[in-house]
Amino acid sequence: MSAKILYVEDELFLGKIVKETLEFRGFEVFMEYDGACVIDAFKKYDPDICVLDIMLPNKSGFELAKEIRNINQYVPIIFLTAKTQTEDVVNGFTLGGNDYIRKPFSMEELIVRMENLLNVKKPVVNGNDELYIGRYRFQQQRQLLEIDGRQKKLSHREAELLKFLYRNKEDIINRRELLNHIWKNDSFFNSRNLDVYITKLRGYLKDDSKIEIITIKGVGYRFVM
Amino acid sequence: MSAKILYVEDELFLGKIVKETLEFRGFEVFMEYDGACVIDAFKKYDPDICVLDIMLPNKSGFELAKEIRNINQYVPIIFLTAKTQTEDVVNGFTLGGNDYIRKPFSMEELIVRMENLLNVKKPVVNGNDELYIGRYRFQQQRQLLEIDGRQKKLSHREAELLKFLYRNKEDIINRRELLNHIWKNDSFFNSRNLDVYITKLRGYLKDDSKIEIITIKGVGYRFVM
DNA sequence: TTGAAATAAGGTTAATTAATGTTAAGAAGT
DNA sequence: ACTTCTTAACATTAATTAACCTTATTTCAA
Repeated sequence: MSAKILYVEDELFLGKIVKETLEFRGFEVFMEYDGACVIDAFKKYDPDICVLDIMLPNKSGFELAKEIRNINQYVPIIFLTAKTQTEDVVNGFTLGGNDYIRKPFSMEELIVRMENLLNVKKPVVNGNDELYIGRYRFQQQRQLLEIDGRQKKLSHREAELLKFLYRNKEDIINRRELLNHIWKNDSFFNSRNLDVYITKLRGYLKDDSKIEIITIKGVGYRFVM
Repeated sequence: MSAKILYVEDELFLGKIVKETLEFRGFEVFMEYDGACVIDAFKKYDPDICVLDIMLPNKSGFELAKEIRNINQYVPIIFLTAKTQTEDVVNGFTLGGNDYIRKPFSMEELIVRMENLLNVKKPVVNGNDELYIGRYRFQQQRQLLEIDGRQKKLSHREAELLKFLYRNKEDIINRRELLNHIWKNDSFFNSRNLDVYITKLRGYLKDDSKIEIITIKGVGYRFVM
């Protein structure tokens, strides 16, 4: 699942390097250099994150952010700029930006800040053994799923699948990824096997109607709570 | 309602100034200067956000972050440091930090970055999720379209199309763009497919006569509400 | 210049196909 | 014997393709 980035930069030489580095790291990058074209590009590509230089011909990054926010309130926006005044940082956040990086910046820092924003929805869940899934409680070690005092012990595969869904909740989960993760290969038979296990989990989780495993035909699933 | 801040800083003189400034701005600040006491303080005060200096006696800010994350996955953490190495920034985010500010910093920048994190609509997924389309409500993640209490579950394609129309509402939407966005190519068959899906959506949306998908022959559509 | 045919674009409904859901019967492991 | 996993068979649903219908636009003869 590579993230789509809308990157707006008028220094073409710098832009090219940044774009290539990001692509090398597996991002899908759409680059624009003229502020005037950005909104159309935004609508067209529907990016997962925007990286905007502030000083641009025609429209400033701030203006762009404002217009982007009119279209989409939530897409993360990172400003990139040579200016170092505090005032600018304040400005950037006020306009709905989510981060602000000063030039010159390191690619590592840009990437790590981007990933930070892209992951906002997924807090890392490790140390804790217990998962709270809707009204259910799931003890990972014991593979024990509980609701309203009732308990159901899950099999290993069932538990693995549930954990994987939970870790990727709210996201589209690729069928193939799932198969490779749990069955270690994605042959036809395992694929049908997955269907069977999805049915089982739906059965176990049906007592909280907020929980759904949504099918995305031809792609995979989305686990929502 | 003022936010509670856990601020960990060993340079007492700097700390005092920062603390007072934040308090003047209406925050409730709990300051610690020794890494060893931080976890207790965290449990005691249950802060809304943590601001951690990295170089501390006894325990580094990174270690603290790790321990805090074991207790609470969600509380925002900002690192504060004199170090300027990229490596540190990467480190900070990897450990579950949410922002990273280099010393010397301006109070304005600190405050604005704090507010940014405090405002992160916690459900990036929920806030993001509902679209109000005329009298309809559409839950994007669940692909659920509701009006007058009645519900209709949309398929993935139907939902994608509706979202795209909504994002570009009032505008002319190019047929080709639409096809490329949802079907990833604009072959003849997909083109007829789109017609079918437009018909379906018109069917689902017919209970609010204000909503229209207007055909612009030879070009595309315009979605008005 | 007008207005029927011709044409092309899209609308609608139905049929087809492919993917997934469901249930239950066999294997396999303990 | 028991549970878990796999395979199979049949059911359902979504996505695609096809067929036919409607409407807008163009063309060309009157």
